Amino acid sequence: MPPSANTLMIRKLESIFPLSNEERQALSELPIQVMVSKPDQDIVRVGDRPSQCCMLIRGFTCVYKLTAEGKRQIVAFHVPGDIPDLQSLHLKVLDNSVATVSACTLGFIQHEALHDLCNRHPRITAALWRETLVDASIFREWMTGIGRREAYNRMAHLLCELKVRLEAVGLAEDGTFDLPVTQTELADAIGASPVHVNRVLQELRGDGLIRSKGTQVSILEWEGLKAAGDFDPLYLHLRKDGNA
Amino acid sequence: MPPSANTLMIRKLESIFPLSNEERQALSELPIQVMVSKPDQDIVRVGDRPSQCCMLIRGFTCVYKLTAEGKRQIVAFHVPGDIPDLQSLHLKVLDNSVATVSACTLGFIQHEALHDLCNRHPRITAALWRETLVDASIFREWMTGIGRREAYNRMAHLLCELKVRLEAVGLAEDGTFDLPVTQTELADAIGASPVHVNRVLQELRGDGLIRSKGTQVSILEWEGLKAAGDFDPLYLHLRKDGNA
DNA sequence: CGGATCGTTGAGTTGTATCAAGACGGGTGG
DNA sequence: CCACCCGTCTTGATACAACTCAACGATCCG
Repeated sequence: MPPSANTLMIRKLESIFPLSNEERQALSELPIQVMVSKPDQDIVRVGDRPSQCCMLIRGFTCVYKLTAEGKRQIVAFHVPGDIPDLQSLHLKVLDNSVATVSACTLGFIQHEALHDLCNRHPRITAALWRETLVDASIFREWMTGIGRREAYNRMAHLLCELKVRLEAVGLAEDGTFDLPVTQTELADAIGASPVHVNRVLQELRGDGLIRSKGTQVSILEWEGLKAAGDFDPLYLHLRKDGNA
Repeated sequence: MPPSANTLMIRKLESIFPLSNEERQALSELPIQVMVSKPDQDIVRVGDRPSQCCMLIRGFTCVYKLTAEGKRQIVAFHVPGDIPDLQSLHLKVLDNSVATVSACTLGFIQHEALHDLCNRHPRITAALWRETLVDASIFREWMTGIGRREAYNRMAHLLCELKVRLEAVGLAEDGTFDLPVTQTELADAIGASPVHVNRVLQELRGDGLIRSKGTQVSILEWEGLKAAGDFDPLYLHLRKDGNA
C-alpha cells in the first residue's frame, strides 16, 4: 500500500529537515488534490502563473527549458515526494516547464494553503525554503557536470544521484530501481545526443558498473560508479549524511 | 559616494520584492561588517559551515565547483547587492566555494541577525527566499545554455545577463559596464576553454555586437546580442518586467 | 626594464553531433 | 494468436565544435 500524499510529503521533508509532532500534524491536514497523468504531459508551462503547487506522488517528472532552436534541456528529474514547482510560491511567472516522464500520480496544493501553513509554522517555511535550496544545489552540480565532465561521467553521476534520491524515499533497494526514462530524455538531461547516451550506457555496462533490463537499472559496482561519476552526495544535503 | 551596505541590500531586495517602510527600517538597522578583499581570494570553501552570510558591496565574485580532475566550473557571478552564500542560512555545509573575481568590498551579516530579522518580519523571509529562487532560476538558464547552446551564443547570453543585472543596481549605462573578469574566468563560467572564449569574443566584436577596451565592455547592438544569446530576461524575475 | 599575467594565433586532435538505416519489442487489431 | 506497427534502441559513417598544446604579443607594474 503506497503512502498517502500527506505522509509522503512529511517523509520527504523529514529527509532533509527535522519536524515536530505539531508540524507533522499540520502537514497531515494540508488539503491535497490527487490526480493521475499519462507520460509526456506538460503539467505547467513557461509563462504560466499557477495558483497551486504540484507534488509528485508516483512516477517521474522533469523540469525542462527549450532554446530558440527548439533544443530541450532537462534541468531536473523528480522522485516521489518532490514538489517540482515549489518556486511558484514566490516567483509568480514560471520560467520553465514541468512535464511527466512516466505515468504519474500528482498531488496539487493551493498556494493559499501553503502560505497559510507557513504563516502558522515558521519552521515549515524553513523546511520548504530548504527544499528549494537543495534543488538549487542539484542545479549547480548538474551544471558542473555538463560544463566540465564528459558524457560518460555525467551519465554515471546521474545514475548515482537517482539511486541515492530514490533510496531516500524507499524506491531503490540493493542498488536496483525502476527508471522509466528513455535514452532521449537522459540525453536531454545530461546535455548529450541520444546516440551518444546509447554508447555511453553500453560503456557503463561493458565496464561492469551497471546492468539494465527493460526499465530496471541495477548498479553492480557502487564504488566504481561513484568514482566514474565523480559523485559525492554532499550536495544532496540529506540529513542522514550529517551535513544538514 | 557609493551607497552604504544596508542601502544596497534594500535596493537589491526591492528590485525583486516590494518592501514597506517598516521593513526598510529593520533592514537599515541590520549589523553588517564591511571588509575589503583582493582578487582571486576564496571567501568560503566547500565543506565550510559558516555562521554568517556575505553580501557583495563592490566588485565581482563567483561561485565555483571543482571536479575530481581539477577542472573548474563557475556556476554564478555576483553583482553588488547579491548575497553569494545566502543558502548557508539553511544548508549548514557548503557544497560550493565562493571567491572574489576582482578586488571587492564585502559585507558580513551574522546568521543569527538574519534569522532574527526573518522571525520579526515574515515578508523579509519571503524576500530572501525569493532571492534564492532567482539564483536557482539563473542556474537553470545557465545549465540550458551549457547543455544546449553553442559557445558563441552562451557568451552573448552571459553578456546580456550581466548588462541587465548591472543595470538593475545602477552599474551599467548605455549598454556599457566594467567587467574585470579574465577570459579564463569567462571560460569557466560558460563551460569552454580560454582559447575558445577568445575566439568567440572576437566573433562577437567582428559581428559588431560588442566592443571592449580594457575591462570596459560596450554592447553596440542590444537586439542583435539578445538574439545571438537567445536571451529573454524573464528568468531574472525583475519587478520592473512585471513578472514578479 | 625585467617579469608576470593576460590576450592572441596557428596547428593538430578529440569528443560528440548528425545522418541514416536496421533491429528489437511491446502493444493493437484482425 | 499472429501480423503489423510504432517507438525505442542500436550501429556505422561522416562532420564539426571545441579542446589541447605551444608559442608569441601586449600590458601593466614594481
